[in-house]
Amino acid sequence: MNKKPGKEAPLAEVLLSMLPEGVAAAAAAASEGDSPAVRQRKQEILEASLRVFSRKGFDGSRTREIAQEAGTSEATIFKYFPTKRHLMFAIIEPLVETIGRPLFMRPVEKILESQKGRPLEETLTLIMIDRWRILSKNERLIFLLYTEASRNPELIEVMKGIVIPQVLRYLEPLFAEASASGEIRSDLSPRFLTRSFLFQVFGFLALVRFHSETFALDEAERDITATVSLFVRGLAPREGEFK
Amino acid sequence: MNKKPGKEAPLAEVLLSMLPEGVAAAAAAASEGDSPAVRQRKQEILEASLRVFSRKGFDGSRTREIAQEAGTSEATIFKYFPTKRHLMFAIIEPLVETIGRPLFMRPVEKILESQKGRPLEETLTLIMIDRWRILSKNERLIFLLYTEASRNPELIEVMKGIVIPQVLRYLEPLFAEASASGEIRSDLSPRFLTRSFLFQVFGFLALVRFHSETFALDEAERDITATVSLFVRGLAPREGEFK
DNA sequence: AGGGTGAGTAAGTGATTACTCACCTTGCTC
DNA sequence: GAGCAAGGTGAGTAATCACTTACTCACCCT
Repeated sequence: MNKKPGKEAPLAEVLLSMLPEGVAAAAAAASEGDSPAVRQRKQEILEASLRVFSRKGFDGSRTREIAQEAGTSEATIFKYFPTKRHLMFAIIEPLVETIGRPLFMRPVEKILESQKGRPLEETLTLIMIDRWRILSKNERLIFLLYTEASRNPELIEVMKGIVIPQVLRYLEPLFAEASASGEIRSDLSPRFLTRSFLFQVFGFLALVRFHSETFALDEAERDITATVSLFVRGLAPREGEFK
Repeated sequence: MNKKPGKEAPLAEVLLSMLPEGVAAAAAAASEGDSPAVRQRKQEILEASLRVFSRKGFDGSRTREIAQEAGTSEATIFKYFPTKRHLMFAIIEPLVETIGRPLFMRPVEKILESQKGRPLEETLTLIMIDRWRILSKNERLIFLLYTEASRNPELIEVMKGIVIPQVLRYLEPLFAEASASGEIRSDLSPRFLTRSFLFQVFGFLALVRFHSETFALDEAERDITATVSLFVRGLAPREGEFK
């Protein structure tokens, strides 16, 4: 329908607008009125297609292979998912929804609450470990989203409009506060510090997770601790002593 | 031919082994005995296909579109490149060759030579700016390589076997030396430090370059300087004073 | 027993796609 | 200006793919 969604276009709308015209509404039909048997079959198909999509990408995947992997027939797949595209969005949508809604940031929020007044280093470590766990649990899904988003300007739009602001909203004040209280040097803008921290997190998550053999960790969480420690030490105030 | 290339399999061999059997040899046929006209036509086709491949990925690209983009016919494309696959490897091979050979690391080597005895921070900044420039100049190509590699275990194998060792070979001694000379704290292994620096570089390059609007920089090289500075300050020896 | 229903699929179908082939055009040589 | 070669292509073609159709089967309810 609409090619360029507004900055604040609702997620579902954006996703649906990417589906072939006309059938868009069908995609919204969730699995609410399904029998347990159907629900499970759908689940099997979704899991199979996630495996295949994440191995070969959307365009490189064949519905036949997904059917085989799911232990069913192509016809069954198309009984439940009107098009291959719908199938992919049935996988991706929950993720984007999750990321888009506070739910995804909820753990971070919680950490921030319980960490009020604690040292920055500890808080950042907890956040990074938490993100690491989420990533580990949803590896294939996130990988799929990441690679497909690179082909899909509107998906990027969604990420840009939702994920980043969310992340900034939580992290920037954290740095601003630490900066104001003298816990860290105050000559760098919170925006820069946040970005810098994100670089570190992203680089870590991307390289370790997706090139795990190359960047094999001795032990993930210990290495995260060390990484954050290094980062925070760079932020120590000039003439002060270390905590 | 051989599915699992040995750790040190020559690059070209690996690449060729990924082509359809039999025609492999044809891929090696470079543009050496070509007339200028032909050479230019090939170049146009290669440039067009790089644009299309990097926009839509290999599987999502149509030879028809490449032909249009190159201002020629499909038949002409297939006159010069036996298959679509050959076409992609004609693009990727020079890059991998370049990365694989010292050529890619040459600038780093040069920096290291001319920087002997200079502060670590300065050296790392120069390296990171240099990598940034290379990336900027070859954005589409590297993006293509990165996304296609994620679908292609053997390409990953190549990168893992060649790029990483190269990088480690140059960076690790740098950190080891700085560590030994007391320029930076000595309680962290060079391997960890190198990895940490790479995380920073990779996170920076990936996010800024490929999500440029989101992570818009005020000015790239100034931000790199600040990023490295932050990193190095985290490495300062415990009780010493800052340089 | 038999009719109705929900779940599943074998066997297509039309569209698309990578790739081919027979032929055209242009410009050069003699 | 005939002959030729090099460069280029329109019009296919066989294969493949997403998607459909027309059917079967198992199980329930009465």
